[in-house]
Amino acid sequence: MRNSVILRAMPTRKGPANSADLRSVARSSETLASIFAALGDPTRLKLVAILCAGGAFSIVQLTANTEISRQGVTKHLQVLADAGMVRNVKLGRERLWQLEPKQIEEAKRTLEIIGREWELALGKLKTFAESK
Amino acid sequence: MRNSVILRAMPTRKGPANSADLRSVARSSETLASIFAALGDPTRLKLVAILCAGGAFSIVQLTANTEISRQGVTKHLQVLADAGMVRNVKLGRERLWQLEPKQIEEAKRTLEIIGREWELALGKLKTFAESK
DNA sequence: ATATTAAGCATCCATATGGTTGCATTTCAT
DNA sequence: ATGAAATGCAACCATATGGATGCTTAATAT
Repeated sequence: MRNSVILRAMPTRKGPANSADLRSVARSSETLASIFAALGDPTRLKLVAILCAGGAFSIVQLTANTEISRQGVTKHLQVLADAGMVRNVKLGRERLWQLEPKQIEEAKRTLEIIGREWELALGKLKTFAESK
Repeated sequence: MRNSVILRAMPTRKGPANSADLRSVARSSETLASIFAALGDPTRLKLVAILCAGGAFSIVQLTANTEISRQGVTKHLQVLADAGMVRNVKLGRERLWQLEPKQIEEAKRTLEIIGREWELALGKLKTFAESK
């Protein structure tokens, strides 16, 4: 044996991982990545957390909870909107923002799938280490 | 009543949402955001998916599954490593990469929390809409 | 001993991102 | 009618990001 380490190389394989669920995740990897990217900023994460309370908030209200300018918040909201995670309605002179339930549900489902796959991966790693 | 729409403004409130779990998420928002950001790129998502199979792969092997250069892959792996999601071991002339079980487990747990919170938010939205 | 293979290092490039500021526009309250 | 409030629009700026390329170094195989 060339190496007595737990880590060892696997044969090169084309294509993605061999689980159907994981493949379905990979198929929409662009969309999924955009969702993760949307959450990949502290300010945006905070905005989402606030909106998670279930309400509809105006830009000034949301700005009050951050350290940045109103325009900065607007930009972040736009990013979230582009990822389809949030929607808005103009009401008089203010624009109210809330979570987009459908997309959020979709994202949550995907995260669950990934969670399950990770579980699977961890299981394999464990038996791998134990069988050493 | 000023507006007969489902959407309506909530009173401005300082501080984050009022759930203990969600607060705990917000507390580590920097770390959490870095995890999401790490997953927020199609190539990186693909790398993670491959590593989810549970193996340890060299850079050339990982590169074979992407469209970009070896150096590009190296950079992406570094991003994942910075987020603590992946680790590597130098083995002879190659460097093998695999998922970091601890961090992955942590990330998964956080995603579950967010999932639960979203559920909660959706519930509120529903009763909100129905009570109209 | 030497060619080959795997990876590292440094540089460069274009574009995206996160943020600001200043000014215009729309709506509301008095 | 007019001033204040909430946004919108556009430009600007610094830095981060995703990517390539060229050359060097370290291990391996023959």
